Amino acid sequence: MAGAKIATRADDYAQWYQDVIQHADLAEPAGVVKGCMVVKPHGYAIWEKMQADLDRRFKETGHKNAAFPLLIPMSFINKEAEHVDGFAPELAVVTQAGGKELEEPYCIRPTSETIIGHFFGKWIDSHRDLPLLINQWANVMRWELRTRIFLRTSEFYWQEGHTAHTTHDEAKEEVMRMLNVYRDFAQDVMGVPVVRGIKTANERFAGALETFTIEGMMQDGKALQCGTSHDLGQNFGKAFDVTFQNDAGERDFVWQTSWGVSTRLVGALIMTHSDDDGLVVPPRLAPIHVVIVPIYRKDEERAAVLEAADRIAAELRDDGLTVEVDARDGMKPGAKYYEWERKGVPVRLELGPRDLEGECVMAKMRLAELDERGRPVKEKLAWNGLGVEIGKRLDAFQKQLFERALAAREEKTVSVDSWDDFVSCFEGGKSSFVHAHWDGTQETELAIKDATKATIRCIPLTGEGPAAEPGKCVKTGAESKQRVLFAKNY
RNA sequence: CGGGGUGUGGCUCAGCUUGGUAGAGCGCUGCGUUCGGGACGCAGAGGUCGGAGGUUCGAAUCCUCUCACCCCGACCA
Repeated sequence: MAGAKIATRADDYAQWYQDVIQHADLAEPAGVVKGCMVVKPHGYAIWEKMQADLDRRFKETGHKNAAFPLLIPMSFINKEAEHVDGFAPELAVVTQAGGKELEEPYCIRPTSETIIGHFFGKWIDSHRDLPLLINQWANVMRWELRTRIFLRTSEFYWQEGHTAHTTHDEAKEEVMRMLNVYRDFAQDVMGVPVVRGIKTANERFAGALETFTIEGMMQDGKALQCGTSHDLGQNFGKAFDVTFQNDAGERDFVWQTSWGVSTRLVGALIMTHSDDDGLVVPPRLAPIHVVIVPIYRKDEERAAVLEAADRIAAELRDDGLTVEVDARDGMKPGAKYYEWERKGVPVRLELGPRDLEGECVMAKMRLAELDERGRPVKEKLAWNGLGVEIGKRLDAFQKQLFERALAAREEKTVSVDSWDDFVSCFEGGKSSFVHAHWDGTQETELAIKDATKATIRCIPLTGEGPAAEPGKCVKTGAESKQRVLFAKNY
């Protein structure tokens, strides 16, 4: 079809964001807030649906929500050596409060491992207190050198799960459990196919033993880290003296995990599915499933059409759909079509005098094919059983989006064995998913990045890439046990 | 911090080279006609030209300084 409407440059994405986000313009008078974001109502509605779905999954896996302080004493950050190295450069720090200099500065949380570790230390005493499974919905701040709208704003909203366990094995199970929750959410709800894998030491969370990731591919072939799940080992337990007495009466440090996804997911959603006509939002996340556009000329038509539109809307709502009737006067139907399409509403229903006679509506899907005259294909649906019919189409649409994104990713995924082939995959601003052998050293990893701007997005888990087989490093020719996933990333 | 670019009405920008009454499109307000894929007419509101200093009879335009934003790189959910 006219699936030609796929944007390929990152710059194009900015236009898709206009209904959901803007960079805060706080330049006057101080100009201190750089790259902060304002999430507009339509964008926030998508985020709320994401939150609701994820939160349900967290509860189903035994987690409870809690809230911790926004301000973290600097001394907390300093307690875990790698953590402070990783985060110190990007902290926003509060040095004054109540008109006085503070004895000890606070930073605005960049993530909450430290302060939650502090409280875990107070809450945990016995193995009977474990596992402790906590999640926090919060905003955090990281003063990045460079911000990118939606993908790397200095302030962002997220959830961060923090858990403590009696054994490393149990913690590792939790790490995988939550990674899989993220994978299922990304694929089943967002329609975004992801690769699960392990981060290299270079890309690991500051203070973690191991970082697991789900990596998505955007339409330009670049990778986006969509979620992470960390095995923290006993690092934070030791830093914050979080100990418990085991059933043998001995004291031991807890084994911790943390995992998070952020409003970046809204960016991932948009950059995966949207086209030049605007947003494309999968039904399971669409704030509005159906918009009804009434069509009329005369006043008596208007009254009859609006009455029918409201009645149909009410019936569809009874079927569990979110419905908007666009009764705005002084705007032609065509203008309304474009507006709702830009907002990514999956289904549009046109309702006019002709439909009243036939007791039907004209339905159009967001990604409708075009007919031979270049007009979108519309479908006549009867009022009777309309909710069920629309439900079927929404289910199909949800599936279609995932399959379309998966096909796009497959098309841009290759296995490469020579350095020349590898380089050509990333020439001229191009990117794709490249499975190649790597000798396992950080020197080679960095040399490849210098040469191509491509980085190791992850070492894919079994089944997430080509079958594991030994080979020679694409850069150095040294021995390699398995291929790893290279791509440019956001 | 390095390299490039841009600051003019709510938005997108023209005007600057070669100084001379502040402009356009979109949007907004009012009235009327329209309404099955982005309507039109008429009337109207809205601007410290990023800021400071300088040159000049006269600066959006030339000069100096400064601030902010955007893009590319280093850093990263």
